[in-house]
Amino acid sequence: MSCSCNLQAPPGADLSPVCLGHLWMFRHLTEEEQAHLAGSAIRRIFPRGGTVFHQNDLAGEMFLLKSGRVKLVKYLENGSEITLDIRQAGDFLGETMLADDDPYPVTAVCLEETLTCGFSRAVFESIVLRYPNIGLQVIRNMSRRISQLGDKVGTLASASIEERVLGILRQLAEQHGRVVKGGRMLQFALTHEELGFLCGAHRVTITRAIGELRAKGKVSENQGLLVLCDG
Amino acid sequence: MSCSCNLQAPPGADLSPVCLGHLWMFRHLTEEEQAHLAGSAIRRIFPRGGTVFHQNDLAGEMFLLKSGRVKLVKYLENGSEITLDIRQAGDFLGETMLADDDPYPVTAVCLEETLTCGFSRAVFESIVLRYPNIGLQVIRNMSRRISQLGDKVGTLASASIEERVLGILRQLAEQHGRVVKGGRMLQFALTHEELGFLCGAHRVTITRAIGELRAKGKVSENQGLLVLCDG
DNA sequence: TCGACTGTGTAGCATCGACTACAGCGTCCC
DNA sequence: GGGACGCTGTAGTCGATGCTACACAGTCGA
Repeated sequence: MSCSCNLQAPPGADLSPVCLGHLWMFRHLTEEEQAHLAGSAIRRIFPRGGTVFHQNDLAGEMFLLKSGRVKLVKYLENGSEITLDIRQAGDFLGETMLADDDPYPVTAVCLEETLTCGFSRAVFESIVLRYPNIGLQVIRNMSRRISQLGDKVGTLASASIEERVLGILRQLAEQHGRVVKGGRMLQFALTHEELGFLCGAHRVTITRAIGELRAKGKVSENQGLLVLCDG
Repeated sequence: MSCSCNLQAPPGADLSPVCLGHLWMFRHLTEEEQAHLAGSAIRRIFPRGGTVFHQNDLAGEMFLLKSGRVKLVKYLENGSEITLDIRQAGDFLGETMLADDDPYPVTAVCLEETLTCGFSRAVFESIVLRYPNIGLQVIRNMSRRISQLGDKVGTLASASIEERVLGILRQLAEQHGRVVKGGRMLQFALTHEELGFLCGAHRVTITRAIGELRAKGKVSENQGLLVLCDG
């Protein structure tokens, strides 16, 4: 499909080749449906470290990630923070704005330069009403998200730190891993501190746990990237 | 609306007066939409302690709770278990079966006698395709669910046990509480052991934490039911 | 080349919570 | 009444993890 993004983008912006038509979510739509969708999107580029939206901002827009990687961070009352999820091209962002007039429950921070297509709630709802198939795709995506969050709750709630780190790494590998000889390799580097935010644990504890897991042959490292070993 | 459940129910079953038309989710549908929905549902009654579906069962059906209360339990590899959520009349059950051919990720256990309307995936999808408005309602519900699960992850990941218990109680009170003088009261009793499963903590630890919270005036008790105090 | 900075690895102490054990209390059923 | 059972509350031990501090390696830029 041809994408209307280049019409909407500011002159001179370097356009990513990835566009709506390539996203898994819209693969099954007809050309007409895709065109309608693309025509309603507002395209935006965020730099590495940029923020797509802040926790407690009024939530009026949802985003499709067309390229890049974004982490969802929750700041807690007691001053600590936790990373809920890392999302990549093809995923939603801000989907919870569909619920009601609540503010965004998390902050979305770009880990790389990131390209988004945004939709206001009204636009999105009109799209779903007109093309119910898109609604079904969204429902499927959200179903999967709910499953994953359930897994995460299970992992965080009742395991030793070592199991916790392993569980989180498994989930990351499933979402962001690539199959290599002997296991799945994460496609981006994570510092122990970031892993700490993902696991709700202290950085030093992560270092120890990773050391243990490495000694047991459950993870290894390759060019600075973690590999989750099979078995 | 008139409900087709009484036609489908086995003779002699005692029918609950609560039916599709009363569920928040379908309040905004037209009569025709409601009738179509009701006509496609398979009605079922489960006794207290009964199981609607088991973790790892092939997931082919989703359910609407028409009355009763159900807890979602996840059994972990290390032998422990955690309660992910408690659902009541008007909520979904098994919504993750929409994602793909994965099995149910949790077990659904009835805390009371429970009445459900079930839909196969195919029926549900055809309903959404025909009545996109139902799809939107489902999306809104799932959005809210995702927000709640995010809160839960935040609560479980990085708080002391006392904060954790308080956080879980807040969430329960929001979903299942009733406003009373001085706070919100849970509408059903929870043993410390069950709270332990909800918080991922030891029963004894829960007893201590509740004691602390009571001493600080953050919770109190009324006829065996917990009251979350204001402020 | 040097310093600043960031990330990893190690050590030791303090604390929290898991676990076991047991007592007390109420309810239910015989 | 009495016994069985389930739930709450208390005590004490032990191990896991949080936290602070510091050393070392790698990278980047001046």
